[in-house]
Amino acid sequence: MDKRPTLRTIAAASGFAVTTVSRALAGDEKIAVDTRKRVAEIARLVGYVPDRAAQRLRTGRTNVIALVLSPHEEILGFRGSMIAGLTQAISATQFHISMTPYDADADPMVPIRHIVRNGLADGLVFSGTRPDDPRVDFLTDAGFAFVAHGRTNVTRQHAWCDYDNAMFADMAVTRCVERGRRRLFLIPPAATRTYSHHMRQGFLDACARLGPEPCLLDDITLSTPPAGIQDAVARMRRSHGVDAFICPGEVAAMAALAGLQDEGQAIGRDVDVIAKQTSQTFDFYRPRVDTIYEDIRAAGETLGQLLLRRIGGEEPGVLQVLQAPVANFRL
Amino acid sequence: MDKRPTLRTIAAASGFAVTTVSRALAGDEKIAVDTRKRVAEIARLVGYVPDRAAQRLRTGRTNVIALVLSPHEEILGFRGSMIAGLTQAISATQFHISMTPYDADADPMVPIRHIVRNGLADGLVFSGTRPDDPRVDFLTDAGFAFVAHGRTNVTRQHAWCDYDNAMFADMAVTRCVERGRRRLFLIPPAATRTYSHHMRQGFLDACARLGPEPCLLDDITLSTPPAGIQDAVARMRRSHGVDAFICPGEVAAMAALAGLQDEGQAIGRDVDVIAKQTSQTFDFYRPRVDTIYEDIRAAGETLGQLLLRRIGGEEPGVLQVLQAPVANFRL
DNA sequence: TGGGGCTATTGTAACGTTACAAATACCCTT
DNA sequence: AAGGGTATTTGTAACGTTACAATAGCCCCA
Repeated sequence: MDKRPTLRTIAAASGFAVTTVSRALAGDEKIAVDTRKRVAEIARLVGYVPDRAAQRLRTGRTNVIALVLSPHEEILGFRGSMIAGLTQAISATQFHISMTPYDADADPMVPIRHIVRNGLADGLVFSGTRPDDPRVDFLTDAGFAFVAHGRTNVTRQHAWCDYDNAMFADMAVTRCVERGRRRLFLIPPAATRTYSHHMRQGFLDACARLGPEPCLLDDITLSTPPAGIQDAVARMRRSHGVDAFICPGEVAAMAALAGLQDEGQAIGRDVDVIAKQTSQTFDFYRPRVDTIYEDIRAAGETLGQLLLRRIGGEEPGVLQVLQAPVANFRL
Repeated sequence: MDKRPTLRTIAAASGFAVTTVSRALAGDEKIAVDTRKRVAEIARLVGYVPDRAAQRLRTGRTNVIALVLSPHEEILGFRGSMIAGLTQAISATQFHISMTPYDADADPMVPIRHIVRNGLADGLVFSGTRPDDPRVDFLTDAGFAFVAHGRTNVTRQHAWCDYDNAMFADMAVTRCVERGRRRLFLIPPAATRTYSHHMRQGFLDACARLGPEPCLLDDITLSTPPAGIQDAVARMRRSHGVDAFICPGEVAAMAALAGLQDEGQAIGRDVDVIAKQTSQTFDFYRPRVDTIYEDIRAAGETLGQLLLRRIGGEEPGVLQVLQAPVANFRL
């Protein structure tokens, strides 16, 4: 394999100095138009591509965006869709996405510190946001660009994209009430996550407003193994007369449905299940159940766009997007 | 923020030359043990971390592994699990994973050329392997380390990890025959993929050996939209008397089940559905159906391990792993 | 005493790029 | 013809690291 062409190669071929070539390729207005054209032409001809390592060493910019996902992501297809969206957002730029290895039981700060300390990226996206997330202050203090998937209670402004989980709960409750349900059970996400509180609050508020009795079980969350969810749901149906179950994930919803069907309950008649849908799965579940979409891919794309703007210097306060739920109810 | 400490910082603090510090940190045997200890101690103290850009520029090694996934991956949770496994494999190394942006309709060679041309990684993993995959020859000629998820018919040896899709089909057919089914329908993956042929062949061979009539429909594959699968399955049941459906993906299986249930067919009695399972989903599907596992996460981990060994110089011929299917049949 | 053969350390240069300050060429004005 | 401005180009140095060749120091033996 021949050695890769460098700026020097072009300089030698064109008669210009290396500096001129560099600036010409960068599109510097101070370089004559003819020169720019000439240099670009030769660069194309010899197949020049800039060496990222050298650029990075010289400029300190990495052209890398780090994606830090929480290890146990309980939403089906979450990681893949998030990456697909993010990829989409940066497809027209020089940026690359780097996945940061995470350790299952580790402190969420570990990968963040690592990235900042080693200067591994120009910005990062993280998920699994917590109410009092330490990453926000750390990154802000470090002057490191980031966008959180989810909100926090931290006083400092920061960039985020979040799904409106309060509205999700509200829509689910409203639907259940329309269908005549009176005792609603919510499987919330893990309490460590901010969105869990939004969802709980939305659930409780909607119940207070519309009348049905809200049920929650402290030890049952979205991250409970499906078998546990299956049991809990069956129990709640049997002994507490719950007649509708709201599930913030597809696996949880299938577990709930299994629990109810194994008890001989007729879905849609004796009892309702309403699920948050993030993949195609539930479009083909039988019996049909009501779902509400969360578009993870779109979230990834938004996160990418916000991060690019943040890296570009925009203030975090204006980089905040709330994603609306979309109902997918059968007629 | 203070400037990051460099080798110079340590050299100044220790009295040794920069070169000595560099070699001491690299664990060079030629450097006195005391010196190594001393240098390591100071490095720890000042919080030294090597600058990857500089290392990369100097050595030409990127410490990056590129993951090139095919744009439309029809397997549920494929991308996420693959990444999780790969991450696991490299967690103890210096390597990072870089996701390469892909364009939905693009030639599979495009991202590969880009990575090789720009020297963006020390090795790569790709999926969506084809029988006569051009990436194999290109990468081999370029001397670029890689592992394919899937086999090829290319004469050249190359590293791969593949799932035994012929055995998957064989196990599925065997199970159907045990249950007294006589007309079996296979939804194969897209014919462009190598594994589609393995699966077809395994299906046809098993049917020839065991007696049932094999059915295939040329225009129905795993990448057909679920609604199309739903229709085709219903039609095959109705007009061709097919009594068992083999589905290589969970979404396809749910579509098939929907098609049959909407026709009023009793799953497990009138007709069987057998699915390849790559997530938790089907453990909670009701009525219960037989599945056969494919562990995508394990595949990702194997791919990572193989790639590390390939980068380390091992011959491709010995870096080939066939993953066995695991039956998950109800009693 | 002079070197041969070790071990441990060092200086120099280079990887490919860009920031910065400086130089050159050219045209216009006085 | 000299001075002043503008447009364009250039040389030098540096980012932080490591490969390579060279040096220094030491012990031992002839």
